Amino acid sequence: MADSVSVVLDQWRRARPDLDVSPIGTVGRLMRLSRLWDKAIKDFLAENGLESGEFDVLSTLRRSGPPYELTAGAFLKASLVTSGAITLRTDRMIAKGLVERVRDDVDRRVVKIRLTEHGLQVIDGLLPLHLANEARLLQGLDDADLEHLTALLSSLLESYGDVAERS
Amino acid sequence: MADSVSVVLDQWRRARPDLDVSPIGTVGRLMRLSRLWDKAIKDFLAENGLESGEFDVLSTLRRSGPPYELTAGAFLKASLVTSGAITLRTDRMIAKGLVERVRDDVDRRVVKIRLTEHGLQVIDGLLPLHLANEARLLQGLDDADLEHLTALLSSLLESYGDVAERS
DNA sequence: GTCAAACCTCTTAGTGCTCAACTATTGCGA
DNA sequence: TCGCAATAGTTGAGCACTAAGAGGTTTGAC
Repeated sequence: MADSVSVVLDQWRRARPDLDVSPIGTVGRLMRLSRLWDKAIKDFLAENGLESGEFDVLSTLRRSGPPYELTAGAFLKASLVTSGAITLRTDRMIAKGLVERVRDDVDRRVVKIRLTEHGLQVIDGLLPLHLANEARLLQGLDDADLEHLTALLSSLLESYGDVAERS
Repeated sequence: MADSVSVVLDQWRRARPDLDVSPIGTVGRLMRLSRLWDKAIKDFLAENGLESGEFDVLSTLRRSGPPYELTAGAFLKASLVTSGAITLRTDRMIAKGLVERVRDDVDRRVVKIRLTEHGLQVIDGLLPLHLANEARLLQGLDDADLEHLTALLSSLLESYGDVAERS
């Protein structure tokens, strides 16, 4: 048995034997897995009435601890999306009663996004289910392999410059 | 030094010490890396006047070998997008002169998408640069680690049911 | 104290995608 | 042979996002 990317590699080796296509074996597999997982996570969240960008916002606020509020700018660094997307997400989430906008009194350019009581309940209720869902995605590997995989991914992230903020 | 996901994990362990958030360490890292790489690949392709979905179509056709034509349905399985997206991509690529639509004579419901001479030149010219770009993304790991990573990703894909077509 | 530069968020226009309904064609079963 | 479900692809409405830039606010140099 072989995964679907192995077929792609075989085809390339036949069509362009002059090229070293091995990077596709790694990058292609990682990105394909990511897309499959992304879909699985989106489906799971949709069943629970949430869109994945919204879940990201709730998670980020929840794990920041009380008072569960962060500036819009903080979401930009965390989420790899543009500021316009954050504005739109926030609008939608306010309509759902999950968060609220609070203008900062000290620096009045800044807008803080704060978890509402309802938002807190939603994320706390959903989180265990979400984690179980992610654990299911990883079923194929045993603990030692998972640990190794995580370490390799971490190395790649660091080499890419995706390092922790000095705080 | 630590990657940005390690901060997320620390925050969760403080905010919800009752939960095992370790799946986020793996799934989160893989998906974050995928998003970063996706952006890098999109930027590279955009510099060369191509959108990433278009590049996928060109690649799939090129590696299928002469006569460089596939049905629209074949792209669905390969690309994880809906049929509507294939229709739209094809429209755009015809406008750019990269591919052409050919109605199948045997089964007239079927539409084949065929690489034009121009499309063939574009993909053959771009492919070595694209591979170099992907190789750059993998710089952080040595050959042994890369091989190991690829094997782990392959296992996950198989466990997820993303296996090669019986052909 | 003033003004320009930098900063933070929101707005607008445009893009590529999904979902569901639709058209056209094929093939199976009575 | 006819009827109808299944199949292949297209269409149209709607959505989340990006890119570029505007509006309002703060900061720092003089």
